[in-house]
Amino acid sequence: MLDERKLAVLRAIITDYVENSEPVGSKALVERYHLDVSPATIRNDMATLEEEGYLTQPHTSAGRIPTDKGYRLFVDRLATLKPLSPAERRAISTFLSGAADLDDVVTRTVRLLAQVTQQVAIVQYPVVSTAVIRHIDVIRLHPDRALVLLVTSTGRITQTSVELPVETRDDQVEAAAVRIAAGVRNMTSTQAVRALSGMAAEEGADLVLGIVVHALTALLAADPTTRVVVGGVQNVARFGEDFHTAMEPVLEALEEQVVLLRLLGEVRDDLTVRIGHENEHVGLQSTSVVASGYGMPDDAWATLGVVGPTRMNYPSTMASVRAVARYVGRFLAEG
Amino acid sequence: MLDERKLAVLRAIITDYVENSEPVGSKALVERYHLDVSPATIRNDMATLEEEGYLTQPHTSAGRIPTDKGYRLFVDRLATLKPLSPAERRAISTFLSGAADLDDVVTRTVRLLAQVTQQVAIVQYPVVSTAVIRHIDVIRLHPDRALVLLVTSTGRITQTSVELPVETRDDQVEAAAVRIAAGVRNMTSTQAVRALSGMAAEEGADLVLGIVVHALTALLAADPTTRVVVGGVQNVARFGEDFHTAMEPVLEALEEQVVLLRLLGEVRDDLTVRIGHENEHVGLQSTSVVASGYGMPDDAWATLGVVGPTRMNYPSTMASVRAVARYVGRFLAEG
DNA sequence: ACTTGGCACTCTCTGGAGCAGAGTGCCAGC
DNA sequence: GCTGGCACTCTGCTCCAGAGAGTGCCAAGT
Repeated sequence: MLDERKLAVLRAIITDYVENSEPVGSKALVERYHLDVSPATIRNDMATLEEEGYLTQPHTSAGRIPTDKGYRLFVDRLATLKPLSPAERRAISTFLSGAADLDDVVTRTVRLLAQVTQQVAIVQYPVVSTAVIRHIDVIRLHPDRALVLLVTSTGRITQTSVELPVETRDDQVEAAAVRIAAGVRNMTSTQAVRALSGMAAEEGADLVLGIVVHALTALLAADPTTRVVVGGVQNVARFGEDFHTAMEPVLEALEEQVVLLRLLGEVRDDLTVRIGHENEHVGLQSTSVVASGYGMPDDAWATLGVVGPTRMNYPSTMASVRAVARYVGRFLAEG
Repeated sequence: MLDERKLAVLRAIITDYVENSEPVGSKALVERYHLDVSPATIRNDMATLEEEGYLTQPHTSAGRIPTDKGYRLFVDRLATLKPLSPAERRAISTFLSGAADLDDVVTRTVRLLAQVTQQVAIVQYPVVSTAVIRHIDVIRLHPDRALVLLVTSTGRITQTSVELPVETRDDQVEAAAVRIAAGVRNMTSTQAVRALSGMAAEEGADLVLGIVVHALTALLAADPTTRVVVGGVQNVARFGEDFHTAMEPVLEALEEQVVLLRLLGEVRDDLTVRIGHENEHVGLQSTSVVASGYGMPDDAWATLGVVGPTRMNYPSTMASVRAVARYVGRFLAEG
């Protein structure tokens, strides 16, 4: 069905269309990509490719443009990642060096990614599954409110506020905090949840202890719904002229943490590309998502990626995303 | 120079232009706003208004559109805030009720504001100047790294990580934390900075103490550069057809915390409007900013506002921003 | 069985002409 | 100081024609 040459034609069309954003015709194709056959031959190939659903024409007697399926084939079988230039490599490593804490790493990464790909970058905070509990605190803010604080070995802080009976004495709070802290220190979150449930049932457990245990359990159980940070939103303005209509839903989607988490949540592989309608979220069906996991498996594993127009330069975007993911992973492993 | 009728004409032109986004001519104006004079008279008035710089024409023999100066006059002298509908009031109060902590309040507020104004909302975290220090913690994460944590009475948590000599013993860290905590508890940030500087110079101050004191001082001194949260970015897509060119710089500006802080930093009054070129940031000179302080003076004071097209409905936007600011302020005062 | 050149056909795009409509500026008169 | 009238200007729409790019198909060549 699809011989070598037809694939070459598809590759050439995609390359050309990505570069010029204009439908590609048979004659121009032969000229620009010295395929050693006549335009008529190419036309036949194009007709086949269109029949198979890899190409489409905006209107009769216009050139062809790739369909989502065409891009898919391209990404799966035709694209060779474009290696990064030394300048880009340098930019990546200097951009990251000097990052102080996890927040800083994530912030820098999202900027970096947006800059090198000229698209919208999204970076998920690492989910640290082997992180252990380093610290627990209960801080009384008002007579009837306290802050429950949880710090893990990776420096991630989560908190929640609880209501206390006004008559609670400070030493009760203190005692509860000390007791719980001793009970769960250096445990992983799953271990800790078990320990906490035991603690609440124990002898001598008072109301305050119960309240705090409850709050902590909630904090721990809460999906490691790690936040997602977005950057380079200004780049949607550059996605293309024809993109203006589809812009609003995209911006909307980018603001929804839930959408972004789901988007990144499905990424498991080294490098995942989701093209146009392959995206579940309707607002993003005119975009493509290139994402990759980063960090260390089972340690600080998370996902990052970019959102761009379907008509994007896949080889270069994919290479950039992968490179950034690797650099950041290495950086996290060292720090 | 500007008699009653000329002002009425300006008001009518702005009203009409805001509604229809089209240059408005003398005839249409007389018809739609039953000004009891002839179009010719209006034309004379328009000519005067244009001479004075309140109006301009996109091209000869087209209708007039307001200039930034025209909007300014309108906002200062002609606009009467449009009272909110009961539905809107209800929306505001239900939207906020049920907010758990400060984070939640801010997140909800930004969504709310974006929704009621259909523009881009920005909300600054309250700067709590009378907040006192409630808690300090030093948590060792690795042999050579520790997390320094600062919690204020308002529940704001700031943190930084410090490097420790590997040979530091845990009890040294503990001792430093306890000593510092005792020394600064219930102090405002300015008091604390003074106390800390004394502490470092004291007898018996060791290296670890010095490191922690240094980190804390930095945390405290750091401008209460409270974060700014942005929402409703998708609304820029609706700012108008002609806006597309100016969109990228706007999106860019909205991503820069520094820009936003400066933008909101200049707001001191109850309600501030900054129109077009009145904005310092060039990227925002095709937009108007309506902002207001909220919270309690000298307690949890901060700023919120919206960014919209110059051609916005000022009376309604201003009313909405003020209403939201007041509701949130009241909500904070209660909680 | 592919490939190719040729040919008729389709569709968009561009530019110019013509015309209607909206709006202006100015002036003389009330 | 307001008004009606008038000439003028500019945009926007429509129509038309021609150029250009591209296609599909067919018959002939290798």
